[in-house]
Amino acid sequence: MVRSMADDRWVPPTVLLAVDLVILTLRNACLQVLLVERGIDPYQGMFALPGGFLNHEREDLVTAAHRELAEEAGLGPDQLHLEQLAVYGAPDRDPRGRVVSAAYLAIAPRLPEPIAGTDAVQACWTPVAQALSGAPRLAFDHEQILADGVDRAREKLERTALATAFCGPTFTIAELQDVYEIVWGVPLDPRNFYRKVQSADGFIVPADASRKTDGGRPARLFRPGPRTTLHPPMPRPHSRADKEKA
Amino acid sequence: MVRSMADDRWVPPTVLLAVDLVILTLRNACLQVLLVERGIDPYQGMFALPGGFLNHEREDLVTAAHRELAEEAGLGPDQLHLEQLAVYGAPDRDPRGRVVSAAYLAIAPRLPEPIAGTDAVQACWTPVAQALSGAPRLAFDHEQILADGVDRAREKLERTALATAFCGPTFTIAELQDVYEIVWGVPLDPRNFYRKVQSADGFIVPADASRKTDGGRPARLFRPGPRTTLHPPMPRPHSRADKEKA
DNA sequence: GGAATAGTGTCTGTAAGACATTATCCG
DNA sequence: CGGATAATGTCTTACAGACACTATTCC
Repeated sequence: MVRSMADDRWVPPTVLLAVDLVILTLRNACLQVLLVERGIDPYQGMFALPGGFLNHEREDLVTAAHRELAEEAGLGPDQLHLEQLAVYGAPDRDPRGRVVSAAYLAIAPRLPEPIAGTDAVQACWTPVAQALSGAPRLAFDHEQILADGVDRAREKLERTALATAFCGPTFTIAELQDVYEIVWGVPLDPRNFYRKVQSADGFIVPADASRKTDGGRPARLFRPGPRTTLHPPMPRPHSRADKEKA
Repeated sequence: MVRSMADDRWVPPTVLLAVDLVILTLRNACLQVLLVERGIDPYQGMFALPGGFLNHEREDLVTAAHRELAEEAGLGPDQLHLEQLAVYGAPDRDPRGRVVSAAYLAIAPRLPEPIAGTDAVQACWTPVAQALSGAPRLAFDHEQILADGVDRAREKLERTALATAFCGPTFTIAELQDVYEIVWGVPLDPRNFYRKVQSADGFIVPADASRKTDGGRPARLFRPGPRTTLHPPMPRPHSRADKEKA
């Protein structure tokens, strides 16, 4: 582990460890990510993913992620999916010095409008498509991190029950379908979708006190079931772009 | 990013950054991982994944991974798959202090027997099944890292062309099937496997100077094709264990 | 009844699972 | 020839894609 070199007292370099968050949610039929406006240099005034350094020497990474989630987005650990995304450690990714960032992906259900960061910073939901096309250019390598996070979410929709994390405690099948359609950016057939989710035992379970209105026939309500993985996966139509790459 | 607290001069804690490698290969019809015997404390004499601290302040993470790959396994960057696995940062994972480890997954083709670590440390291939069942108990949280690495490899075989990374520059279809069977630990039907890989355009391409012998009809040789992802994926039989969990 | 949305059914093509047969090498 | 391994073919079943219909609410 430690190199046995000429200099016996060689000590490895230390780095600053940050935790950055890709927090995704659905708003206005649109996949959105939470961005904060940076109040200090570097990149002052630009937008960035919420995040920050470890608070103290003994803070766990996931703990730090949850802390930032609370501080900057007001989101508690319940009713929220959180998973590690990747580490970003390019030597020049932060002008202040060697900062390595552990990125986490969080999926939040639809929330009451105003996300007030308790940290007195500007936090606002931004459509992912906008952020990725450089509309507000993001600080650091956060555009890359965001892209990776969205990719991960798209992939996990196929093989896991992650979609329910975008919904509230109960939801209709149409709402669940919206999740897939919006995150993937493709239309799905309601009948086939229906058949699929119903035949995947344990994916969603009926919330028996079921009802909800919209002008038409009331839809049954469901809650997330015990199943976390989907076999076979939810079929994902391939966009032309994907096919060109393949 | 930086917290605006009472103490204006608060500085974030620093950590030591290590890079650890899960290097997988196929030997003796068995999935094996490269382990090194630790020469110093902590965990002196125990086995661990190859790895080490960053060499200097400006070393990139992937660069460090490649360096360790060369130093401890004698593996160059060619003919080798390398991808990031995850970060491990539990505060007490290293008794020396706060050490955060970026784990990388490497897939090596079958190699001529002796892997001589140039670093004068004992490096030896060990069957993954053994290492995971605690036969040689691994140092730190390396058992977890190894498990995650194997999981990742298993998953990626389904949806990507990763399997070819286990093979040499050219290979037969039977050899490719071996990869799947050994890594997944399940038998596959040769005919169906044949049909599948042949119908996946660009997965493997014939290496026209084709031949190889074994006592039977010579098999055609193939090289990895341009395609990196498999649509639809290679079907993976589910073991009973998987079904119980689902 | 009409508009609107929810839920169900049917047909068809594609691809996976199971299994038999032919082809090409060695001795 | 026989033994061995490679390559190809056929039948059946599961499931996705496409599309038509019935059901329940509000007006």
